[in-house]
This record gives sequence, C-alpha cells and structure tokens, in this order.
Amino acid sequence: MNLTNNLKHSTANCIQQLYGVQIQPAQVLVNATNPEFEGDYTVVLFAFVKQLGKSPEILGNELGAAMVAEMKGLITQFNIVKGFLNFSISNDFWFEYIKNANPENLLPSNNHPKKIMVEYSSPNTNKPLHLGHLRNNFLGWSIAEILKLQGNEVVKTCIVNDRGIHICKSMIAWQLFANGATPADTKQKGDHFVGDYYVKYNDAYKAQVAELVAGGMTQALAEKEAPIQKGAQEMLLKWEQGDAETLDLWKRMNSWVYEGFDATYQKIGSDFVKTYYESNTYLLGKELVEQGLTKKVFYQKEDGSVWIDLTGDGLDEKIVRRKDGTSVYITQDIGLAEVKQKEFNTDVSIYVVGDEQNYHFKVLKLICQKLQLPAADGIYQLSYGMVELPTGKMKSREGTVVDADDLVDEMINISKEKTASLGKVSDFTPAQLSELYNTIGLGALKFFLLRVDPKKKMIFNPEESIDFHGFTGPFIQYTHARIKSILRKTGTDINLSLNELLPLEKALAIELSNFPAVINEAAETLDPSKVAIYTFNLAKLFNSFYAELSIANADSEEKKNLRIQLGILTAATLHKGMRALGIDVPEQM
RNA sequence: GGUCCCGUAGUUCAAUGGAUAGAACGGAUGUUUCCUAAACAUUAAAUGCAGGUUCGAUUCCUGCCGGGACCA
Repeated sequence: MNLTNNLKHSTANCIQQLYGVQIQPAQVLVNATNPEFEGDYTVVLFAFVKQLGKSPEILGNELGAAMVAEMKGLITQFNIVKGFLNFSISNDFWFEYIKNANPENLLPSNNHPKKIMVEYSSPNTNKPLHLGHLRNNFLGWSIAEILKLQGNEVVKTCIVNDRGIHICKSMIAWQLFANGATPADTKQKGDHFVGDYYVKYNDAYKAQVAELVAGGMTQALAEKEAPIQKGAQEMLLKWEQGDAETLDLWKRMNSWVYEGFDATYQKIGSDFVKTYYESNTYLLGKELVEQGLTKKVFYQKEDGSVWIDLTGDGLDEKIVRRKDGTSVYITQDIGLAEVKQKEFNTDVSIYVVGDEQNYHFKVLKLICQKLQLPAADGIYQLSYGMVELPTGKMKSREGTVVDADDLVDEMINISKEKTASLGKVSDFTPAQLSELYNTIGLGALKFFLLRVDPKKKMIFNPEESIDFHGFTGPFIQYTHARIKSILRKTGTDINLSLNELLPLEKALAIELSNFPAVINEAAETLDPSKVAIYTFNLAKLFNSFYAELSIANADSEEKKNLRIQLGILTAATLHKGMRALGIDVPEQM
C-alpha cells in the first residue's frame, strides 16, 4: 500500500473513531500539497464538513491530531488552511523509502490478476499502414505492456481484413496493368506494391466513369457501369465461389502484403500471439444468428432479413443478416468474439479501434450479451481519436495520407542528423549508431502519439510535431543516458546511512514512489498517456535536481551515496516507464 | 432527422468538483573553468457564449455558437 492510500484509510479510520461516521477510504481526496504551503500531502476536508456538522477548522484540528497520533513517526505535523489539512511526512520515512526501494522491482502488487486479450492493429490488405495505424499499434502494444506490468496475463491478437471488394480492386488492377510484375522485380515493399495497384484501380475507375459520362451516360449509371468496377465485382463473386485462379492470385498478392507488414511490424515493435484472418472468420457468425432466432433475440422481416431491436436500449434496429442470406460486418464480429473466447478464455477482451466505431462496438457488446455469449461482458473497446493533419483529415484520394514507413524512416533520419551534430557518440560502432538512431527516432514518434489521451483526436503537423526537446521521448532518453553516464563514473556500490533530505531530494523520492500508482491508473483507464506524462515529469524533476546538486562532488560521502541511489532509482523508473510505452532508453546518446 | 464526442495561452497538450488553471514548442532574458546544455533558471500569454447546481465549476446540468463522428 502506498502512502496516499495509507492516508485515505487513516482518515476514514479516525473519522470513524472520532465521530462514529462510516466513510469509504476511496471517498477521501488526498493530493500532493501545493508547493506554496507547508506539507507533503493534503486531505481535502470540505466533503465531510457538512456531513459531520463541524467547521473545517475544528474538524481539521481534531482529525489532524488523531491522525498524527495514529501514524506516529510517519506524520510529523499538520496545518490547516481553509478546508485543506496538510501533513508533513517525516524525513526518516522518505529516507527509508529511498534506501529500501528496489530498482528491479518497482511495480504494483496485484492480488487479482486477469487474463486479458488486446486486439490491435487490424490492417486491410489493400493498403500500406499509415499514421492512424501507428497510433493504433503503439496504443495496443503499450496498453498490453501496462496491463502486464500490473500483473495480468496478456494475449495480443490481430484481425486482418483480407477479403472483400477492396482487395479485389487491387487484384484486378494488377491483372490489367502489372504485366506480371512482382515486388521483387520492382524492389518495392510488398504492401506498397499492392497499395499502388489499389490507387491505379481508382485512377482507371475515375477515367472510365468520365469517359462514359462524356459519351452521354448519367454520372450515377456510369459509376455502376465502369468496366473495371464490374470486373472487381465479378472477381469478388469468383472468390466467394472458390475459383482456383482467383484464390491463387489473392493468396499471392496477400503474401506480398504480409511480407511488407511484417517488416513494418518488426521495425515498430508490434507483435501478436495470434493473427486471425477475416477470410477464415467471416462465416462464423451465421450459426449464432440461427441460435439468436431460436432464442427470439433476433426476428425476421417479411423479406427474410434478420434484425435485432435495440430501441429498448436507446439504440436502433440493426440488421444482422441480409435478405440474400449473407452476413454483415457485425455478424462476423459476433462470430469472432465467440471463437476468440473459446480459444483463449479471457476475462477481458480489449479491442483497440478508432472512435468512428464506437456505435458499432456498443451494438456488438449488447448483441453478445443478449445472446448470452461468454465473451459478452468482457468486451471493451479502447476507443481512440483520429490523427488529423493541420489541413484536416487524411484522405487517400487527395494524397494527404502520411505513410507509416515513410514517417518512421524520416524520424530515424532526423535523429541521425541531430545526433551527428551533437557529436557525443564518436566511440560507437556503425551497428551501435544505427541502433541508436532507431531508438531515438522511434522513441520520438511513439512518445508523440502516446502522450495524448487516447480518446481525443490529435493533430499531427509533419513540420512542427517532430521535436527532440521538451515534452518528448528523446528528452527522457537523454535524461536516462545522462544518469547512466554519471553512474558509470561514480560507480554504484554504495552504503546508505541516514541523511537529512534537501527539498529536491525529497521531491524526487516522492515522485519515484508514485510509479506503481501511475501504472495502476494507466491500466485501469487504459491510458498510456498517464505513463508518458509521469516519465516526463520525473525526468524534468531529475534534471532540476541535477542542475542544482552535484552527485559526484557532493559535500559528503553520505550525500553522494544518497544521490547515487536516487540516480539508480530514477534511471530504473524511466527505463520501466518508457518500456511500457514501447520505447527503449539508451545508455549513451 | 436521431445518437454520441470535442471547444483551455500564438500552437500542441495537462488538470479524479478543490488552494493562484499546469507543461512543452514558439517569443523575451539569462546559465558551460565543475558529474552529458537533446539541459537548467527567469518572464509574457488561455478555460467559446449565457444561465443553473455547489462552500467551491475547465470539470456536473440546460440553452446557444463552433468543430467532428456515427446511425438511417
């Protein structure tokens, strides 16, 4: 239990003893004391003033005295300002904390570990990954890592949308325009190669429509009649009928795409325990639709289509099977939820999916609940906002998509230039340099996308967003490298003896002690930005400490050892925190 | 038409109903005989509008204005 929780329990306890009133510890608000007042932690009393019929002054005095008595040796004194009860924590407590903290074990304890699935990435096979996918991948990976740090068992999965009309568009364009070319021939990454044919399809389609319109056809009709469009539809039909030639081409082109994806995933550090393919799962919901009809969860309309009425839950009616018997998007998801549950039997299943699908997931969970599927209650969408450009949304048709591979490469290049201009790593081998550029470039990118509350849409400005100063990954990486550099010089073989703590030393100890609570909070709210903000604040605090107080040349051996220990703990915490974001921290930079 | 989300310094982001709304970038000014200046210190600058609830509202409620998403 951390100190904040201790204070909450003690507050509840003392109120119970003094006034016989029951209060839940969770109701007690404990904050860090505002720096302009004396104290370390503050209990906010206003909430209890009315309930207990006491003025804040009297309540504060009685409660403060009782808590000092109860937590003797821990709390040294208290003061009251309006309704704020400020407690000072003893120097010895913080010293003991610093002395006993184990840099190898900084994590929260968890008595109720869960088995949690995190599904993320979810690409289409007709286009390469873009900036939006990067946010998804980084979020998914990070939240999985944070949940692991909290002590849970995590299964990372991916669903690949590998079928449908959009894939057929790439396929027909390839047949028409490629002359049998392959990614190997053109020395192109497979996903980009296939994506280019998707673009070529759209160009050809537009040209054909324009031609038909010029020949006197209406726009609407032309859009239906364009030969390439008809070709794609025929191809989809052949695919569904299992036509061997079509399937061969489909497999061949998808394998190119997967090769490209794998390269990107490896570069950005995404991995999966299991990858599902929609081509294998898209029929799975059908059985459940039949069951739902029997259970009268669904009903059939006169035209034969199958629906569910969710108006009682504040939503609409939703179709789950078309009149021609084909399943819709949500039917597939119901089937997949069931399959995943059978395979992994998880307590919770988190889907990392953009907020444009909020409604879809609300419906999905409701339907699963009404069907009484075991997976139902565990379904949770980690909904994240769009990444927009200063000019607005990314639009592939207008060529304003920021390509994931391009962006990653650019970040690495910038980190290379920046590192070279500082000239601090002249002793690195070429391989070490290359690794360092990757670490810094990806660190900057990941941190940039993860430092914002996932729920909010964010703006990415290609010119201005790339920064290596201030609230960035490289700032924290630099702080870590700097600590490591100092520790290499001072050594880390130390013996700690009791010290009076200076304000900056104490502030660092307090900040360090918050780490487990931050991990818990990030895990509970599925919000890696909490970890990003925390690591930044810790690094900033250490940099102030560093500028103010010398470690290697401290006034006394005791001080030196104390500060070395603070350095060890800070470095370890930054390392753990950044790893939770999928970011490495270099030993030197 | 219905449902949902979002409006905070010039810009990008913070702030479980709590003390004088924090950071970063950009702007201004300083700090390098001493442990990594990708750093540190000082400084100017913001809650869309109008009501309401509350001891206290960026946060909750209502209306309006502006931006976005989804469902037909």
